[in-house]
Parts: sequence; structure tokens; C-alpha cells
Amino acid sequence: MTITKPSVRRKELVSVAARLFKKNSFDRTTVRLLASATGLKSGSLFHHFKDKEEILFAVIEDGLQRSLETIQQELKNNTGAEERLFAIIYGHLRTLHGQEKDAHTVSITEWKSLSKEAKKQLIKIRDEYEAHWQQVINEAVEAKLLYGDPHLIRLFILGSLNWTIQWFQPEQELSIKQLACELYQSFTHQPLAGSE
Amino acid sequence: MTITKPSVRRKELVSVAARLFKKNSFDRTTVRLLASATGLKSGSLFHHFKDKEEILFAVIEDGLQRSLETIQQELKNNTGAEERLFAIIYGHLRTLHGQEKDAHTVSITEWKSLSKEAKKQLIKIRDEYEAHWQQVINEAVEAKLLYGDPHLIRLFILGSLNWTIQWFQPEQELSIKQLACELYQSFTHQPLAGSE
Amino acid sequence: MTITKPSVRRKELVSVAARLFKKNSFDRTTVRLLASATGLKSGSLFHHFKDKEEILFAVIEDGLQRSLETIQQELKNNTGAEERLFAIIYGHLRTLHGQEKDAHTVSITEWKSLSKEAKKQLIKIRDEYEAHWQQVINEAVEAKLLYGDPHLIRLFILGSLNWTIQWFQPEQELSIKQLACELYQSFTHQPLAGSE
Amino acid sequence: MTITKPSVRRKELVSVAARLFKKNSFDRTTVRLLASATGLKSGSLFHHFKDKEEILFAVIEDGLQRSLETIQQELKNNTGAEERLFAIIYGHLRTLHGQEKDAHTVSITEWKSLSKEAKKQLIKIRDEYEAHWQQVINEAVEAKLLYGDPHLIRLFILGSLNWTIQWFQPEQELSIKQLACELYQSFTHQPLAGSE
DNA sequence: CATGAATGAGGTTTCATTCAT
DNA sequence: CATGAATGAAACCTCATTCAT
Repeated sequence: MTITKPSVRRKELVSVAARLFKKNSFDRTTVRLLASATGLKSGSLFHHFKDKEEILFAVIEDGLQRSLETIQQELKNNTGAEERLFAIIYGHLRTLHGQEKDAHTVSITEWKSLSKEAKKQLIKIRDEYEAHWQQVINEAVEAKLLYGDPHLIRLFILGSLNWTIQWFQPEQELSIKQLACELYQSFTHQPLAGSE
Repeated sequence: MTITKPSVRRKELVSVAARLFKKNSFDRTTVRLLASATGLKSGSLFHHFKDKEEILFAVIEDGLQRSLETIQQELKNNTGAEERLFAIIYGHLRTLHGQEKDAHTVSITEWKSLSKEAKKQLIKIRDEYEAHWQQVINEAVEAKLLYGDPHLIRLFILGSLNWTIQWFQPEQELSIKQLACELYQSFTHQPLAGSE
Repeated sequence: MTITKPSVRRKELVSVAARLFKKNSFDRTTVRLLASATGLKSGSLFHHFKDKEEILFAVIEDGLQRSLETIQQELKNNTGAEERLFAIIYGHLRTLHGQEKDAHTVSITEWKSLSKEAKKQLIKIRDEYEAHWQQVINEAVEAKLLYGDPHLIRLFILGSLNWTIQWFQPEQELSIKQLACELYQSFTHQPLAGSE
Repeated sequence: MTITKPSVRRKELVSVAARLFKKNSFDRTTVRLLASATGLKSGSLFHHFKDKEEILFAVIEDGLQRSLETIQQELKNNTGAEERLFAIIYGHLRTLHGQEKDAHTVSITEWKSLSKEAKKQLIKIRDEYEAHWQQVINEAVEAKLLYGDPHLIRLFILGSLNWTIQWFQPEQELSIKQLACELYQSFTHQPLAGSE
């Protein structure tokens, strides 16, 4: 698969690109701007990426991959429907608002800027990500934590979570963890049992 | 001043623009494309709008205005926390997925493409829209239909609703009304009483 | 000859055009601006003039014609080399800086914007104008008021006069008449005899 | 900061631009024309200049700078009111009609096409240029070579000189030097002493 | 006469990308 | 690897002009 090469510069570029794509959108981030934010001249970018879209691809791949690893880690460390539901919510929010947040945000906001080809490749990671979610949701429904069609519930919860990009500023009134609690409670109608 | 002039062509253009902006995004919809989709030459657009952004402005203004009117109508016709909560959810979904849907969708997806100046003007409609929502949510929390902080609940529900843009195809398995029911139930943990 | 039709609107347009052409230059005065400064819409201009250049033509023709009449009047009323030299200088300056000044200024600054065809027609008025000048200069040289080649002297004096467009603001320190005196003296090295 | 970067292409462009701006005026010289006259495609111009006005700026700056250097040289090499007056006249005419003439001409004819900002920067060179002139004129008035108010005389002489743009074709009847002599004599009423 | 809508040609500028050095 | 110069396609927009109403 086209899963990409390492190199220091490349990593730095992906990270800078994530920040700029989030701030200005992909279309409004010029190659020149991106280059100069890394201390390069625009022509040099093309030694690292074959075209602008490949940069977006790398950013999104990075974002999805890291989100996936995060929730996989969370799920490994938690058992029980409650804990797991909270853990996956919290994990998702951390990749959206914690450190290195930009990439996952970009994977949401700029998905439509990818070519069909690129989407086809990345959808696999996304599917895997969503499969984890679906499983946790299914368990939660069975445990009567959540109410309704499991498939739709997953979409509703992810919608609520992803929409936080639009309004949530961490550490300003509310921490990421508190936000996760609030969301958990709103959907489950239950207080969080053994919260930290 | 803010509220723009009528004219048949202008209305047609706004409607076509809404469709194209939704399909391709604002940045990727060229003025030429937009013009030719209306049977005009690109220069002629500027007879009706001073620049491309004014078209986006008109689309979004239209979208917000119509959504506002829709839910105002809904709320006028419904009393009781349950009915009102369902009505506002259903109304919102109809402006997103019913006829003339494009404008409201664009007001969500392209908000960031507006200039500061334009945002400042349009935020007033959005604030009014959200105020209605907040009131309905407050009532529903008081009626124990919803659980948690009312302000956050509003954001969570709107997130779920707006996220439907990403996946929902009406009349394909699920109707808009059914979707509204499902969402209502997921958030309230209650079956809808007198749904037909 | 294409010497043009009257009509009230036309006259008003020529006068407004003169002002705008002087202020912004011909190229930077749009037909729309010109129309709206007359209370018309741009399309309506073309009922009065066949194209934009015809407006410039009319302005310059007007400017030249009026200058010609002014100095003809002056020369008719003055005899004696001194008086005539002063009179023609003063007359020229009045058409540049007095009331209705704009047209003559435009005839100087926008001459190059005319088509060859137009220049060919207008050059006749200019030639007549310059012939008057040449005669006065010739007399003045003969009378030892001026020194050097008469043809060149004419060009030098007209240069000095026309250059005043760049810097002279009437009734601010210096009146037009005083300016005429000063210029007369600089070129003749003689005080003006019977200045009023 | 004001004084621009070198680069061969840039110099070439400035020189070509000077020629075209003189021939067609700034407004009527399209970027495309300018580019193709240098063997470039229009987009490439913006590698060297940020916009069209910056090209005009560079041309005028160049013209003024070179004129300034020319008369500074002349004045360094000449003492005595007569010599200096002649030298500055001759120097001015050479920058208008000699080799590399276009830039100074453009600095006169297109001054009004500059933005306010640009004028503010360039006025400094122009002021310095005019200060040299004023000094020479003052000396000449004191030496009884010229007659009248020194400030106005400067404006009259510069007017005569700059107006030569409109009519003088060097080496066609009259050389630049002869023209300088004639102008000198017309203003001083004296033959040039030791003209070679 | 006047207008509003439309045109078409062309203007300046942007920008991803290429490539010789 | 990096750069600076160049490209070419296309973007938004302007504007004189036309014409049906």
C-alpha cells in the first residue's frame, strides 16, 4: 500500500501542514505558505511529496492512525460496558483537542478534499476505527446504557463529538475529561460511576 | 441593507449556487461554473453580486433565514416539552435534508469561508436560531426528557443533527421523520408518545 | 466635419466628463462612474455618444475651442507687443485655472489617449491656436522683449504655462493674474509697464 | 527596503517596462504585453514584482535616481553660476532625451498613476532633485542671469524642459546640447560664453 | 430617452508544479 | 536536497458596449 516513507523533514511538514490545514483549510493553504512555515522554498516541498494532495493524504492518514491507536489502547485497558464507553469517548476527544490534535480534525474537515483514490485507501482505517466504536456501542446498548438503534446511535454520538471542533476550547471552563463526562451522561442519562 | 434585493435572476443564482457550493465546496466552485449552470457568462454574475463572497453570503443568509422560519413555525404550532422538542428536531432535519436543503447545509459547511465582516452580520440570525433551541432544550431538561447541562446538551444534539449531512440519504431505508424519531429517542431514552 | 450636436444632456456630460477625466485620467474614469455622476445609468451614455472616446473628443474639442476663443478675444482687444504678449499668457492661464478649467487641462493631459483619427481632426484647432501664439511671439522677439529662436521660445513658454497644471493652485498665495505677470517677467526680464 | 533588489531579469524588466510605459502609458501596457516583450509568460512577472504597480515604482525610482546622479555629477564638475545653470539644464535634458531616457520621462508622465503610498516614498528623491535645482537657480538670480522670483523661475524652467517630451526629437535638426543652449539663452537673454 | 441585464474580451493575479543549477 | 526562475492553466473580476423593454 502507499503507506508512506518516514524522513525527518517529512514528519515536520506533515505536522506543520496539519496545523495550517486546520487553521486555513486545505484549499486556502498555499504550497508557498506551507513551505515557508517550514523554512523551505515552495519548490522543495516536491522533493518530499509528489503533489499537494499527498500532503493532505499524509496528514489525514496520520490523524486517523493515531486516533485508531489511541482508542485501541483505551479499549485494551478497559473492560465493562461503562468503562469502555467512557474510554472511547474520552479517547476520541483527546485526539480532537489534546496535543497533536490538528491531524484528526483535518481528517474530519478535509475528507471531502481528498481524491476518490485517496479516500478509497484511507477508508480502511476509518472503517476499522468505526468498527471499534460500533462494538462498544453495541455492548452499551445491550447493557441498557444507551437507547435505540446501535448503528444510528454511533452516528449520533460521533456527530456530537466531531461537532465539538466547532465550539470547544479546552481548559477554558471545561477540561477535555469533563466534556467527556458530560457527553457520556447526556447520552446515557446516568452519572459516571467510578470517575477518577 | 443586509437583507438583499430580490430579482428573479438573483434568486435563481442563489439557489444554483447553494447546490454547487454544497456539492463542490465554495472554493472549488468557480464563478464560470456557477454562471454556466445558470446559462450566463461569468462576467454577468457581477451584475447581480459584487463579488463571489456576496453570493456565498446570500446563500447562507437564505439558509439561515429559512431554517429560522421553519422552526419558528414549528414552535408556534406545538406546546408541551415533548412535542416541541420533537418538532424542533424534525424542523432542523427538514431544512437539512428536505427540499431546498442545500442552503442550510452550506451555512454549516462554509461558514468558515465567510469574511469576518460577513460573519458578524449573519451571526445575528444564527444567535436567534440557537436561542430558540436553547429554550426548547431548557424546557425538556426541566421535564426530565433530557439529562445534563442544557447548554451542552444543545451543542450535543445540534452536533448529532448537523453530522447527518455526512451520512444521511433521505428515503433510502429511513425517512426524515423516522430519523427525527430515532434521534429523539436516543437522547431522551423514551418512546415517542403520540407519533402517528 | 464631425463637429457635434448640442443637446442639454450632452453639454452636461461633457462638463462632468472634463472634471472626471482631469481628476482620474481618461483611462481610470469608467463609463459607469461618469454616468452615475450625471444621474444616469451607464447604458444611457451611448444614446449621446457613440463610444467612450467620443466623449473625450468632445471634451478636448470644447477645451481647445474655448481657449481659442479666449485668446482671440484677448488679441482683438490689445495692441502693442507687450500688451499682446501679456494678454495671451494671461488668457492661456485663465483657461487652465479659471472657471471651466478642466477641459483645456484635459486637452493637454489626455491628448495621447485620442485615436489617430481624432487627433487629425482636432489638430486643426490646435494649429490655429498655436499660430496665434507664434505671431505674438514673433512680434515680441522683434520688439526685443524675448530673446532667441521664436519657434523654440513658443515651445518654452507654452511648456512653462502648461506645466503649471502640476503645481499651481489659484488664489492660494498667487492669483492667476499675478502668475501671468511673474511668468511674463521671467521670460522678458522686464517689469510690466502699465499693469492695472 | 525601498531600494529594490538587483537581479538581472529585474533590471531588464524595468528597462523594457520603461520603454513600454513611455510608448503606451502605464494603463495601456498590459502585463501580458510587458511579459512577452521580455520573453516571459505573464505569470512569471510576479516572481519579480509583487504587482503591476511595483513595476512602475521601480521604473520611476530608477528614473529619478539616475537623473539625480546625473545632475549631481554635473554640479560637482562645474563652478560659476553660468556653467552650473547650463550644466543642470543640459543634464536634465540628457536624462529626458539621451540614452536610457525612458525612465525619467515615465517619472514625469506617470507620476499620477502611483498610489499615495508609493508617491510618499519617491517624493524624497524628487525633493532632493529639486533642491539642487533651486540652489542653482538662486545663484543664477543673484548673478543676474535670471529675473524674477527664484521659486517660480525654477518651476517655469522645469516646465519648459519637461514639456520638451511632447515635441523634441533629438538629432533631427537640433541636438540635445543645442536645445540646452537655446533654452539657456531664452531664459537668460544672454549668449553662452564659452560654449565649445 | 432611459434602463437593467447581458456580453465578451481582456485585465491582473494566483498557484501548483517543473527543472536546471 | 534545496533553490530560484519559469510555466501554464485558470481564477476572479472589470468594463465598454449592446439591446429588448
